[in-house]
Amino acid sequence: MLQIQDHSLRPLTTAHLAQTMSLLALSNQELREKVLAEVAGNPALELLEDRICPGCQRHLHGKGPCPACSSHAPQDQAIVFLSPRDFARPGNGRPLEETPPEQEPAAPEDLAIHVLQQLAAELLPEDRRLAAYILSSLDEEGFLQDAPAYMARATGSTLTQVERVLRMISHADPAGLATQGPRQALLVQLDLLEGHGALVPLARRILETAFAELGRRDFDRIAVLVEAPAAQARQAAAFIHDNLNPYPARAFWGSGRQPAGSDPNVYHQPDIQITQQSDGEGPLMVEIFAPVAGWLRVNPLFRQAAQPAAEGMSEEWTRHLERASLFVKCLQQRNNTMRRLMQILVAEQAEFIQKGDRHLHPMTRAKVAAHIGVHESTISRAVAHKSVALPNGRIIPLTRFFDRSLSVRERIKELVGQEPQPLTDDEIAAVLHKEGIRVARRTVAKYRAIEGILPARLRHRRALPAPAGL
DNA sequence: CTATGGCACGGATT
DNA sequence: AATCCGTGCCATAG
Repeated sequence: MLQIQDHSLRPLTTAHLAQTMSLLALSNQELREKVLAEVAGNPALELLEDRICPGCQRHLHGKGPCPACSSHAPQDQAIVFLSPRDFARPGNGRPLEETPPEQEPAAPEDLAIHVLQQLAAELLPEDRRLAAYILSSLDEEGFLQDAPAYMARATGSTLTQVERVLRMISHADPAGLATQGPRQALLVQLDLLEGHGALVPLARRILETAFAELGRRDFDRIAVLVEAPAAQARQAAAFIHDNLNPYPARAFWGSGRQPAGSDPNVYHQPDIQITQQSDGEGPLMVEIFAPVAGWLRVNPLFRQAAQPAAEGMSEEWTRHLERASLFVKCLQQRNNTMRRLMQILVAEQAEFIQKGDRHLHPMTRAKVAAHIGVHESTISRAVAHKSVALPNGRIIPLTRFFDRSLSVRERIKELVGQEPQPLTDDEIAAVLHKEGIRVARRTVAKYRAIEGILPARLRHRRALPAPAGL
């Protein structure tokens, strides 16, 4: 157990507390917008391009961790925290002349920008804002979160306008983007393949009438539903599997370096990154990314100017000033909480981070909250909407650290994968029992379902690894 | 008759 | 207070 006694930053006022809470629940993407909006609307806030490395006090330019410090990172400690690194966003905050060595294969950048560039030509000027709004409101998978009618209202557009733009976006490069879900995404991609094969019509019928069965690979039932010979149905399903992508956004974000196929859970830029020297032993290094490049602070000139002024203007100035310093404190508070959270997580779950899902020790937010000495809801918010990159390169949601059943599910996957003869749920439960995992038979079934593993009876021949879905 | 999936309840978690 | 999760019971498919 790791006790942390850093109480240097505690909530000062209820307003502070409230705002810290709301900031804490934000992902970096969201926080970034919030910060930029705040800076734009508050002259007392100042965003500096340069940063000072907390380690060696030298000036840093643009993005990346301090090159000096990251190489000098202490080797004797189990956990090392690097200075918060910024998002590597091309076109963000106007990079200085001398861009630090960019060895990374150009981070798969903003999906929104990528799409907007394609659409630039055909997009009507009055639709530009709408398109940008839609793209920014997509969820992590690239699907719509809000109904078109809602978006129309939010942007003051007409419904037909929204639908027109949606159609354009969904037919742009990562085809199927900005649709309502995997099914709609697949249908859009199918539209684009019209005429590229006799299977297209049948594939469409499968998506329309037998989508659930497709996920289960229940080909016989599919054949019945679309009223086609089983062989053809199977072919069409294979066609869908080979040529279409139910999660178009994933393909885009993963375009950089993904072990390809190793895991379908590809997220966007992580909020936190954990690295390790050379995949082997060595200290785990944790970086908590900052939402914006540069340093945010209360503009000292503004503060100075506001002091002596006692005139009419001063009221508004002091309001700005208070709001600015409150905001900065809230951000600091957020950073602090995130840092402490990660310290505990990395210390407790080092095995999980290095060796994989099976070594995740069950842990609840409540326990962590108790260790740090904050309210449980604080941890809940801190964990929400964040993603973390592991040394493997896998990017997972931070909430996975609190998945009670992950290790068991992983073990089940393993058992099923290894055993020559299909094990029934009861038998699996028995094996797990012997290993000290007390799980009911019914629960094994549930986990199986989650992992997309077919029931024993249907497992006779080697089935394709189903896409981890519902 | 056995293996599964559905429904629903109670307790834990958030 | 709202949700999520593990389980038991029961109907059903094989």
